[in-house]
Amino acid sequence: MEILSGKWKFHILGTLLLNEKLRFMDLLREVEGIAPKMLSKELQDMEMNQLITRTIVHTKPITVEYALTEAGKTVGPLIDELASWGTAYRNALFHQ
Amino acid sequence: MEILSGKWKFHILGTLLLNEKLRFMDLLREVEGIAPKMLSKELQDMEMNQLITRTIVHTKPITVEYALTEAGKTVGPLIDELASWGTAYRNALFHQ
DNA sequence: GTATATAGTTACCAATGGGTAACCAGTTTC
DNA sequence: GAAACTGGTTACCCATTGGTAACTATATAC
Repeated sequence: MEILSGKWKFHILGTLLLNEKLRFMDLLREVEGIAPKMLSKELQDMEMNQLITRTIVHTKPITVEYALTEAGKTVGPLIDELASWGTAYRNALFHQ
Repeated sequence: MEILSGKWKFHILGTLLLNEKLRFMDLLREVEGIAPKMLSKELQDMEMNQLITRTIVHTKPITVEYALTEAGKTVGPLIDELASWGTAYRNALFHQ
């Protein structure tokens, strides 16, 4: 649970699930509202936990690509199940 | 996700999944390490979110019984899936 | 040489989360 | 009448989380 803790991790992982490879600035734009400091920190966290990879591309200017590892991709189903539990939970409350 | 946030909710829910009905002092003893303040606060949270019920029993001395609602019981499978993701994740890292 | 792009880092601040310890009020037992 | 049970509440404190804003450094285009 600690591995997935924090306000932004699910959002970042979800974005990477949809896009395969993204650069830092891409993520900054796609993950709405995140500050560069937080994005940097969360990416470092997830790289340490081997959910994502960070590869420097020696273009000019230099770019950095972030992508999910195989372990990272397994989070996909988990996000789906959490989401479907959430909607089921709301429906259960609504229909009681 | 906010509904299940906090250090103790999964632990309390897990304990209630195993026991059906528990009193405040029972939970304080079974949820290892929790302080009465935190238990009280988490129970209030979950009662508000209709995951558990709180029923006063007019014994002497008075006791209070906490139990899962139907909505609360649906958290069971979710806990299982989070747990199995966790072990699968650890195995994936170990065997790489 | 000025603006803009790349990918971050740094300093500072506020709110939240969670912990400890003590306390309260009623009731029963010794 | 003192202790121990019931179910909490209160006051205080610290660490972590997350936010804002500014800054760094390199390189390209204009």
